[in-house]
Amino acid sequence: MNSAPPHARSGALRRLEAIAALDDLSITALNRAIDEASVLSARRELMIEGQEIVGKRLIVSGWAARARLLADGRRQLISFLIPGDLIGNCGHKRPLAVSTVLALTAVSSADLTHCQTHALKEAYEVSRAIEEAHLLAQITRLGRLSALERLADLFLELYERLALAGLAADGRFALPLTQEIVADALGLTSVHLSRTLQLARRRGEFEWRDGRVVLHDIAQLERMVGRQPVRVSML
Amino acid sequence: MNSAPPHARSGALRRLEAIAALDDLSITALNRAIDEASVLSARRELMIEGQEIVGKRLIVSGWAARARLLADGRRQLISFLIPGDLIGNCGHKRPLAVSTVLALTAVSSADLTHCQTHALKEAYEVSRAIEEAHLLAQITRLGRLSALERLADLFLELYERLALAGLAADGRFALPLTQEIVADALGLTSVHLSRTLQLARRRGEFEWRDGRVVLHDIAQLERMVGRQPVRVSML
DNA sequence: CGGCCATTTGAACCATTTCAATAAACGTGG
DNA sequence: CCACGTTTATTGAAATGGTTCAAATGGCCG
Repeated sequence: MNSAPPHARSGALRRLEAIAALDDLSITALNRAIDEASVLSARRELMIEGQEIVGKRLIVSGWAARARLLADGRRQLISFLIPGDLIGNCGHKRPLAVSTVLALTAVSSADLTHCQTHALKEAYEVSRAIEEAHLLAQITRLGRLSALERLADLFLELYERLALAGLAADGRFALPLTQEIVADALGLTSVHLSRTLQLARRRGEFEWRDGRVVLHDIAQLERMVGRQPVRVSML
Repeated sequence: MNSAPPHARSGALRRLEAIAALDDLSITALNRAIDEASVLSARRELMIEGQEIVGKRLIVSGWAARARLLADGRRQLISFLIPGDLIGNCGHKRPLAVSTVLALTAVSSADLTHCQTHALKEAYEVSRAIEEAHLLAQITRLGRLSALERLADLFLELYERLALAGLAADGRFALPLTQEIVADALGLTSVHLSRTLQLARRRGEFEWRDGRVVLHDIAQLERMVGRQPVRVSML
């Protein structure tokens, strides 16, 4: 029991349904695209900075990240990509990638070239706005929050996003990444991230162990970092 | 002599012409909008986080910033807005502002509601892509660069952007902001920004005094921070 | 069992912050 | 045009948060 049926409604589809009203035609098109998703293993690149963007893709499962690599080996992860997130979601002609997209786990992604219904175009636009809001959140984290606050704020954001795709509930979610990866996103060293994690655990605020995050009191954490849920539209 | 003619080609117009090929119709429409630009004095808000976005506006002159305010008084400036930049440039229905936009000097801005030619729509899309690239640059600055590198990188970005609008040349541009404002953008204290500025001056790399920035060797600065110019399209 | 990678720990070090005091520049009204 | 209060920039000294480097520990996979 509890084994997923072969065509379980994917988290990616759930997220898109949550951010825009999709008609049957759109859902059919999406399901067809998702059925033909291709898999890329961890550490492979889905897109490379400076290269031309071929088309929109949808993350169907797994974790990826947008990254900027510096000449001297430092790297900054811009944002995490989870099921339901889009890659190459641009609006102009012959776009160039401004960041590299890196698979952090095995990632399956679907080509959205043939998913261009009216409803889906609206979903893409909303997704873009949400993504922008997350970039602003990342800037604020890096610029003005302490290590503990950064981590709490990131976990709250991931929780909110994963919940949209049905991949988080009850203050818990799977986070199949290394500390070093999260450190690269938060502008910290992995050493300090490790210590910060222990601090959070000792304080009883949240923990991350064995690939699972538990947030003990979401409302209180939100207060602590002054966080409010992301909203990009009146609707 | 040297007094600007009443209808000098504005920096804002110059930037839009630089990022997309504009036909006469578009330019006429823009000029009409710019002629009717309205002025807001420093410290006033052009847009408030969480409120509905009314329509696109174009910064015609002056400096503004997108900002996030934290509950405890900390604030993070997300990005600077200069002539030719857009506000409220969204693609979906009933959008909400995800950041406050604050006038840093007196700012004049034009309503673009009636500027919807094909060429202008393309310009808006390209502008959006450029803005996103700048957000990524800001994330990298805050996450992985030292104070001196952050400052150099920001000045290089501003130089590049101002040059597009014809407002910078020869490694020099006007920067009519306080140190505290720039510190809030760079995630530093104004005290440390002041010290960093002195370091840069002593090293002969760049200086900012009396509202004017001078970059002494752009190519060398770019090497120092590992910076490459922003490109978002093959065209 | 052995090797590899991720995590933890400790100690020294450094970049940046904090707080407080001073100096300079600015605008405003008399 | 000067005197005023206010904002902005600078300086110093001490405290802090985060980094660095190196070594130890623990899991996991072959």
